[in-house]
This record gives sequence, structure tokens and C-alpha cells, in this order.
Amino acid sequence: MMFPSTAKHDDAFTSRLTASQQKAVFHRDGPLLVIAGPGSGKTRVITFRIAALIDSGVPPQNICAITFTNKAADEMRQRAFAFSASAGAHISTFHSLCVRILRRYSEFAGITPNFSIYDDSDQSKCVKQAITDCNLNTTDFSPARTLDAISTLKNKLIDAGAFENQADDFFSKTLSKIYSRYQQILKDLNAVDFDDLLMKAAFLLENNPDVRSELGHRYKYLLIDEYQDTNHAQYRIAKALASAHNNICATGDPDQSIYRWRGADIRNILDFERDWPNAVVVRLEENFRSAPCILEVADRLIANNQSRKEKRLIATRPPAGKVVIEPYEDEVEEAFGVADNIRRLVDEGTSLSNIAIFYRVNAQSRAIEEAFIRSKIPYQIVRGVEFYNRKEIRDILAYLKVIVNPADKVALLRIINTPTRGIGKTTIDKVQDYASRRNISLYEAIRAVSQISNVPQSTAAKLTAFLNMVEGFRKNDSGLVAEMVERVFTDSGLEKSLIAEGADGKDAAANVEELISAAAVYDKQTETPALVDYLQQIALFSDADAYNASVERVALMTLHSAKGLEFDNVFIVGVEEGLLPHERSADNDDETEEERRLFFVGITRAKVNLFIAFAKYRQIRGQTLRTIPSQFLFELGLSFSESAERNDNGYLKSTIDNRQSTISNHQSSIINHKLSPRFHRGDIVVHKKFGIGTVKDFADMGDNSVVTVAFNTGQTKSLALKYAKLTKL
DNA sequence: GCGAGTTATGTTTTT
DNA sequence: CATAACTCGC
Repeated sequence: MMFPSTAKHDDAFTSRLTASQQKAVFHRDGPLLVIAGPGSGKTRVITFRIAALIDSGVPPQNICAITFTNKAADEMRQRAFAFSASAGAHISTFHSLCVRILRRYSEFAGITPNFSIYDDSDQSKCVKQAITDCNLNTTDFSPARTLDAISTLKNKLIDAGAFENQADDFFSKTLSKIYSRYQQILKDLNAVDFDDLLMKAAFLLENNPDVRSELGHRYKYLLIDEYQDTNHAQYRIAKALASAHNNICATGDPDQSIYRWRGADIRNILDFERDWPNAVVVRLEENFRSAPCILEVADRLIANNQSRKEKRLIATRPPAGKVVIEPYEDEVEEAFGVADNIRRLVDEGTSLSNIAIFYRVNAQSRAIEEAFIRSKIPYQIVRGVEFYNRKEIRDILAYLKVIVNPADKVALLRIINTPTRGIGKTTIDKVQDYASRRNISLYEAIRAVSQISNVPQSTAAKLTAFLNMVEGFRKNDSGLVAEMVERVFTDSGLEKSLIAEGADGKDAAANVEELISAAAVYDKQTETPALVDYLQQIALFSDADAYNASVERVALMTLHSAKGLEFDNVFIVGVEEGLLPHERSADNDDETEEERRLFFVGITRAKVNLFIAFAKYRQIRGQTLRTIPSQFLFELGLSFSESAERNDNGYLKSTIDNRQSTISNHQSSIINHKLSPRFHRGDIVVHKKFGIGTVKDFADMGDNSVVTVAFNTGQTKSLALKYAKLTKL
């Protein structure tokens, strides 16, 4: 079979497949694992594989591909469709697939199909309630930490009942009580949290052989991208789905695992061959994305991770571009430095859409934004969920949630007096009290307000008017979301109250208009649009989904959101101790290694030029603090420390006017090639900084040789030979 | 019941 | 520092 070369697609997709890629693409039945470094075409292999399966006669609806983000799913869908009639193939994230399964087989999961999906703030309200219900206070049991603990349990598929059985100490027993209560609250509200989606789907599949077999036959081929970041629940779901046929194909890179904190279990990919006997393993080691100098620093950095199988990144692109480390005085200087570099790139003819800025924490975007506004550089902040977190948007969505799922008390409490309609705390308390005594939902209690003795007639009338309004919305639901949002906006009085607010309200109203437009797009693109489906879809939106590659703007995003993307020019800012690696991972080697992988992911997004920046001082929580350059900078094998020292001595002036001199000093950190000597195990060596040590290992890679030395100080370091300044004793 | 003003509190990454 | 939560006077 041949893929059309005449197609009008981007080069990456029309260029030839390598022998290894072909092996993966045309593999027919049975388990397949594609272990591949960054820029090696993993996602491309999955996309082509979908096309190849269809070409060989597999009906599209028998294919299920799982991606990491909705955005990635959209792209894969489009590309697969360009090469084959793939319409009907299921391509989505794990979470979306679970929503689909839970909606279809809801009765097996103990919920109704109109369930609400709760985000952190909704979850937080429920867990606070659970803590209070257990006669505990939220100072002893912090809601955030409790939720974290519950989330970890759910990701391991330990439900409240199972945890109760294994809880043996005081803390676990208390946590177990909160966990049970929390689940009961969610059940009463017909709501699930993100982790429930996975846990409930996993249990549903495992406990119902009929459902499992039905879905196994529906999805005869299962393909999973970014497998290194799957958690235990996702692993069990995959296992259950593929158990009927073993046609599971996973692609991933252990070096790019960056979601351990969210329950991702790297063992899933490491143990794939054990879990799936006879698995065919294909390794893709060639990198088609980045210039050799970028791969060199990436390779050297990741070599510092101890718990890692060595993997090569073989450059295929011709030498080009550069890697630069730039020291700055503070975050403002850093931001203007980035802006200056961008201006220079633009002068050279670079398109703004080929430039991205990555940072560790979202708060770092502010300084960059301010500099870009002042420098008139168009940018987009890739933060998809932010829009949906705006007060006015959450208000509208709460109305929609109540319309779809009246049991959703969190949403109901949000809108019952928004905009204000004279239903205050005392009234709500009375109705809630009645509801809990009768064991009915708050919504039902409002319906029965005339029965509640201590609610005055005038207040009861207000409640009834509110109820009638919501009922009116429910009766007039055509399924078209835009229509409903518009009706809710006007009829609820939200529009009126926003207009009354003045300028701020005007902005808010404009946001609602934007929501209406987005909903109209959904209505248009969806075969059978429905409010339930819309709400469940937008609940699963991620930051990365907001990235728009087609606009002429510089992209600003976190390192986590950068996963799966690539840009000609990449800036990584704030590479300092405490930020990258983040302080929260300081005393834990595993977490430090994950931070290193995160940096690795960022670096390997760059195709041509990579700019790494750090600041000497940084404002953190209002205080200006002296920083220390990240340990990772030393591991890149660039002679940046020299320029940093010079920086320390005040050699580099920190005003924008002097940026020219700053840049020329950076020349010293641009990689240049020279021959390096060879070392052997046992050689005694001297290092300028670490002193005397013994060579433990020598990876002979010519120019890129890496030598591992156990220094007498007790630390063992892997050093890039050509920069390490090692001398044999 | 409402909203302005004050006080506490919490700070990573995200499906 | 920034926002959420809370208090208190109207």
C-alpha cells in the first residue's frame, strides 16, 4: 500500500516513511509498542496506522484512537481523514471516551446520563461539605490536600469501599470517612469528578463482561498516544478494551513523562512487553524536528536522569540555528530581552506563529505580557480553561447545568440568587434544611416550597418564580446550545444586571457573546447537538486546546501545555532553582527527574533556535528574591557559567539600552564543535569545579561523548566531555 | 437581604 | 500579591 504523495498536505505528512515507521504503520494484528524520542513521528505513525488499517479493509468505526488532548484528537481526525475515509473512527482523549461509555451504559455505573462533571472548584465545595458532615474542620483537613489524596486513590482504582477496608491508622480512617461522604454527595447531585470518569468506566468495563465484549467488538483496534503519561485507571481501561483482541498499539517516550504528580505511572510503558506477551516493539530514534545543536543539549540534559533507559536522539536535520543561554537582571529585563530577540527574529523574516515562550508556572506570563504589550508584539496566551472560569461564563454554565441536571446543587446554589432576586442565605438554609429532612433534592424542595412552614409567602413566591423560569428553559430545549445560552442570558436577568454594572459589565457581556458564538460553532459541527453533550465536552477542555496555530501571534504557554507541539523558535524563561526545578520537588529525586524531563520536553519543541533565559532577581509573591541558576543549566554542557559569573561581577549592564552588549556576551554560550579526548573506566580525573574523581562510565559518541565521574565530594555526575574541562591525572 | 470593606489565606503543573 | 471568605452596617 502507498500513501498518496500528490495530496496537498504539509511536508511532514507527505514525506516518506522510514523503515521503522513503516514497520509500525503496517503492523497488522496483536500488541505493538512504539518507543520513540521527541520529533520522531510517533503521532504521525498512529495517524498513518489508522489510514493503513482502513485501507486494508477495517471499517473506521472499529478503530479507537486515544490522544492526550482534545486538540491533538482534532488534528489527528483531520489528518487521518485526509489520507483515508476515516470518518466514524473514534478519536478522543481517555476522558472523552469514558464520558461516552458512561453515558451509553450509565445504568451500570449508578448514574443517569445527564450527569454533571465537576471541576476543582465544584469538587472543593463538595469536599468541604463532606469534611463538615464528618464533624471535622477544614483547618485540620485541608480541602485541597484531601482532594489530592482522594484523587490519588481514584487514579489507583481504590474506591471508597476498598479504602475503608485497608485504612488502618487514624488518618486513613478519617480520610476514608470523608472519601465515602464525598462520593455520596456527588452521587446525590448526579455528578462525577474528573477521576470518577476514569474510575467508573474502568469498573464498569471490568465488572460487566457483556459491556466489555460489546465495546471490544466495537473497537477492534485500540491506539494510544502518549502512553507514558497514562495512569493506572487508564491502563486498566485500555487493558479491558483490548482484552478481546489484543490489538493494542501504544506509542510513547519515557523521557517525556511529565504527569507523575497526576497519577501517571511510567511502569505502564516500561512493562508493556510483560503485560502484552508477543508485543512487537518498534523504536524510532531518528529526530526529524530539531537542529543537531538542540538535540545535543537535550541529550546531555536527560542523560542526568538515573532511572532511565538510555536512548539516542539521532539528528537528521542539517546543522542550523543556535542554542543560547541568556542571563538577565530580573523578570522584567528577561521579558524585554525576549521581546528584543523576537524583534530581531521578525526582522530576519520569521513569522510570529513560529515563536513560542514556555514557562514553568502560569504567573510568569504576566511579565512577558507586559513587555509584549509595550513592545507591540502580538501574542496569544494558551489558557483554554481561563475563559470558562470567568464569573459570568460560570454563571451561564450553571444555569445550563441545572437545566440538564436539576440535582446539581452546586450549580443551583450558584444561580438561585444570581442575579440577585431576593433569595438570601436564611431562605436557602430553610429550604436546604427541609430538603435534607425529607431526603429530597434542593430543587424538589423549592418545588414544594409552599409546604415549608417558616418561609414567608413573599419569599416563597420568589422561589416559585425562579423555579418556573428554569422549568420554562427545560421545556423549550431544542438541543441547540447557542439558542439556549441566549435565552438564559436575557430571561435570567443576567444581561440586565451586567449592563447595569457599567464598563466591567460590558466586558462580561462581550464574553457571554463569545460563549454564544462558540456554542453556535458546536451546534453547527455536531450531528445531534445537545445541552448535556455540550456541557460534558467543555468540562474536559484543557489549556492546550486553546492554542491556535494559524494566527500571527507569539504563543505563551506552560511547559506542560507545550507537549506535542513544535516551533522554529523556542524561548524557555525562568530557568532557576525553585522554578525549574520547582521548589515543591526539591527534596525528592524522582520529582527532580520529572522536572528535568519537563525541561527536556520544552527544549525538544524547538526546531531551529532555542533561547534559555534566567534572571538574577525575581519577584515572587510580591518580594524580590535573589535566585540561583538552575542545576539543569549546568547539565546542558554549555559554558554559560562563565557569562553568569561575569554577570555577577556586574559586567553585564541590565538596562535595555545595553542589551547589545548582553547579546555579544552570549556568543560564548553558543555551541561550537571541537574534538574531545577519550576516557576509560577507572581513570582518575580532575574537574575545575568538582575536584578529583574516578571515571565510572564513558559513552563514546565522538564529539558528544559523555563521561560519568564519581567525585570525591560524594556526588556522581554525567558530564559532556567537550564542555566539562576534565583533565586526566 | 445586600454589598462595601476588611481580613485571612494560599500560592505548580491539568484531564 | 491576589483573591477568597467573612463581617458588619444599612
